[in-house]
Amino acid sequence: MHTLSEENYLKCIYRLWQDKGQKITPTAIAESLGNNPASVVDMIRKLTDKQLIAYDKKKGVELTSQGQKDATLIVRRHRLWEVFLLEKLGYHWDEIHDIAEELEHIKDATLADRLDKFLGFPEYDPHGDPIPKANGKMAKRFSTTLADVKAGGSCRVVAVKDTTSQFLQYLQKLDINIGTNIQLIEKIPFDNSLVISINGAEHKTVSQKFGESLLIDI
Amino acid sequence: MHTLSEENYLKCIYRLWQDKGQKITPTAIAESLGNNPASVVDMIRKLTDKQLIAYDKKKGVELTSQGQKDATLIVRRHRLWEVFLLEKLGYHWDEIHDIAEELEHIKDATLADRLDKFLGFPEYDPHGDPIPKANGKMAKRFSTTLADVKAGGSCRVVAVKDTTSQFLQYLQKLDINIGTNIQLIEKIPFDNSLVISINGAEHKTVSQKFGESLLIDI
DNA sequence: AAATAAAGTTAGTCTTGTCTAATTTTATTA
DNA sequence: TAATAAAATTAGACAAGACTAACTTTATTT
Repeated sequence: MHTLSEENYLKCIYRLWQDKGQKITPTAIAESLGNNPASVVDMIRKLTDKQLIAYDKKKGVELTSQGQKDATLIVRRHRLWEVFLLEKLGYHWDEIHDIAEELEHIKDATLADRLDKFLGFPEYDPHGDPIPKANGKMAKRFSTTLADVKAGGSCRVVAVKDTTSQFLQYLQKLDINIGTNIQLIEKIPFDNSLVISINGAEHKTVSQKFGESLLIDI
Repeated sequence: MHTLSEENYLKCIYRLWQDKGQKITPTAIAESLGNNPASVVDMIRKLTDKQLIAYDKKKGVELTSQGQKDATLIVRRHRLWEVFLLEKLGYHWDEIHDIAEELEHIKDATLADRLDKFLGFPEYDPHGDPIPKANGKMAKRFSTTLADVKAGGSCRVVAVKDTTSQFLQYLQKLDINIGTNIQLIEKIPFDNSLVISINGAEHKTVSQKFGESLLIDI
């Protein structure tokens, strides 16, 4: 299989490809990984030799079908482990990413499928990203946010859009978790602030930015 | 923390120390890891600098108290993951070791403790080895084997002493797992073969060597 | 279109962890 | 105890994956 570095590059390229569908340049990869562009050029050569990517100055970096397959599997493992860490081991949202970043590289042919089954074949990870199925297919990303809810409506938190620890710790403080019910009491027209009630508790006000970062199911 | 290699050396030294309590030489470590003695000498220097071991030509390699602590934690993680893989993901005995070998290096301050709790604080791993507690303490290894059972007696399989895939696959074939009940029907004096009944099924004959490899609880 | 800025690339270096080959030290045996 | 074998060590090399510095190519701006 691939080395740890190779897998990280693959995953990065996959993410850039999903995010924007734009041309993927060595510089973009370097920035995304926090590496030097020169190092990226080395790895591009290596991954090209392994037929996982194709690189053309005009088109930028593209994943081959094998590269897509391999990258999808890494993402699948990452997101499954995130579910495991949150649901089974009781970690908080802001702690799971880094650990899953390590766990995703554990190599075993049946591990992902067994974990998937053990977790009850979850569709989404705690960040609202769909978990690729064993065949590589996956659902669409959650897209409705708290900011889309109409005043008077209520909803259930399913995931977060922003995964910075600042946001996740703020959620912690507000006692908002996956499954938490939120009622939208009022929208302040001035700045689109949201007055909400968390699990029926007292009213609190949060910003528009906050509302747009919380993925919900109505 | 430590690199993957450092951790593997630590674990190896810990194992050699537990196994025999004899002088641990560079050559012994090299053989155990399948490495070149020259490489071992390099790593001995590195671990000595990190104050994890002490090396004296007369006394051989010894773990410092910090080294013992760190090694114990790695062993704890390894054994806990083995329990997880077997009990939760349905792997077989002969598959879990190699995967746990990777999982044991996942670095997170609370992971082992959370996993321990999730698994219900198991005392032993599927190979009968005691799982070190968070404080470093651990129970004694299981020591009664099927060969110690008297004719007419019955027992419950708790672990295996031999972890070669040949043995583990043989168990598989005989449908023997952890918790399986075995009655000892007869001991053949000629070669100490054992006539047994597995979960009350028809009689089967196994060798003395087999009996000595199966750890049981009476 | 020339000047300048940005992106991409090459060459060479460093660290980690391994190796081989050669040498030194320690143990064993005739 | 001298000769020989085994173990330990040193020196030097190599691959992976990162880096810096310098150079080239491509884009942008005036």
